[in-house]
Amino acid sequence: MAYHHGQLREAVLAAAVEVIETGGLGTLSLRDLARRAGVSHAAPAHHFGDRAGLLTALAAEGYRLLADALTAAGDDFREVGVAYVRFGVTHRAHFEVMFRPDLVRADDPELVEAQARASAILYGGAASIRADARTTGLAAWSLVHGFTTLWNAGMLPDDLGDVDAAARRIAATLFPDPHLSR
Amino acid sequence: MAYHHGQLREAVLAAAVEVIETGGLGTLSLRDLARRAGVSHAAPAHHFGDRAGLLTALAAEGYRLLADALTAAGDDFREVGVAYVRFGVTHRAHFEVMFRPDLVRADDPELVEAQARASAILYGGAASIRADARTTGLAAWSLVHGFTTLWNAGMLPDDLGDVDAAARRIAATLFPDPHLSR
DNA sequence: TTCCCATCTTGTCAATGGCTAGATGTGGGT
DNA sequence: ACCCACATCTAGCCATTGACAAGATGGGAA
Repeated sequence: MAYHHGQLREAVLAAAVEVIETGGLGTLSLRDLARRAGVSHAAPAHHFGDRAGLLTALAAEGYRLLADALTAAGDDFREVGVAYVRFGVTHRAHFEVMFRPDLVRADDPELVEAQARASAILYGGAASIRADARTTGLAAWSLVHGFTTLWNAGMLPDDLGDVDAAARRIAATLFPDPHLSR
Repeated sequence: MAYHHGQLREAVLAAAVEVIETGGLGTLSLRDLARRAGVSHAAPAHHFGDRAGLLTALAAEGYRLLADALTAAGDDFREVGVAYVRFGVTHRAHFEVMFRPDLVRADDPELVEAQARASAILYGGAASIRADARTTGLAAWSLVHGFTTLWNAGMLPDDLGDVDAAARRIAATLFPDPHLSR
């Protein structure tokens, strides 16, 4: 093992995702991540400062991935919502950290930029719908965010089947008319 | 200070609510709660077992309070939703723990009973609406739950004003017609 | 009274986050 | 080619925490 890991930052972030994904945020330990990466227990601190710094980096990465996912979803507002849900359930670790301001450094420049990009896409889609775009946009965001949260928490009935299909049904409740949502 | 505190369980739960409400779940420490109650560091363990036990008791209390709040909201389904949001923002500590299965003992009998009572009220209200009661109910739950979560996380614009009014506007987006929702 | 048991205390241990000082490699400037 | 500044990583330390074990205390029931 070389003295310099070389990719320690990426390795630690990847390990953090895996740990959170399997054991939850409570089982996340900086020292454990260091062990997984094969470095000393204080090595991660150089890249992230402290625990909040690590989670901040994770959240920023999450917002970037979310922005990409929403962009790729196209122009149909309902499909953007479905993409939001799909992102949340396939990136549980990122998603869990992204909306926990108590765990991250909210003023981190990298975080605020990634956050701004994702927000712009999210709000931009809502601007083209109905009369009161704002209330409608907030309702849509609340709907997909709540569904994702409840799904991830395992609070929903377990016979809903595929996430995409279930999310699409939920979204259709708020936007019954497909062609209104472009 | 008497050898027996007498109300230690209640005192610890109340202190936990205060700590979580001000500093978040991350600042919660069993030893700190013991200090606040004026007992030794191991005293709470007798009542709750471990950290998960304490949070389980908190969650169960939360479900009981939620069930009461929803019942008191009356028959108008939209007002039940508003009551859900109001509960979530005025009982942040309870609300935060209630939907975190990774932090609580999901099989605790006290918890499952309280949970069942709240669920019955929640789903019962949805049964009287529209054709596909289930999808509609899930959408409504997702909507109010997501709004509450985002509100508590401080992710929403800060010029929304009163929580009740904002929640009512959001709920009206999903249920535009008042008299359909009874 | 006497005994059982719920309640609480004291002591201990491993694990963790964060800090400081120092070691090690790497790349740029001259 | 040399040297030095800096980024990276190590080693050691400390306070705090959660969990456990053993014992002290006191109330209530037989």
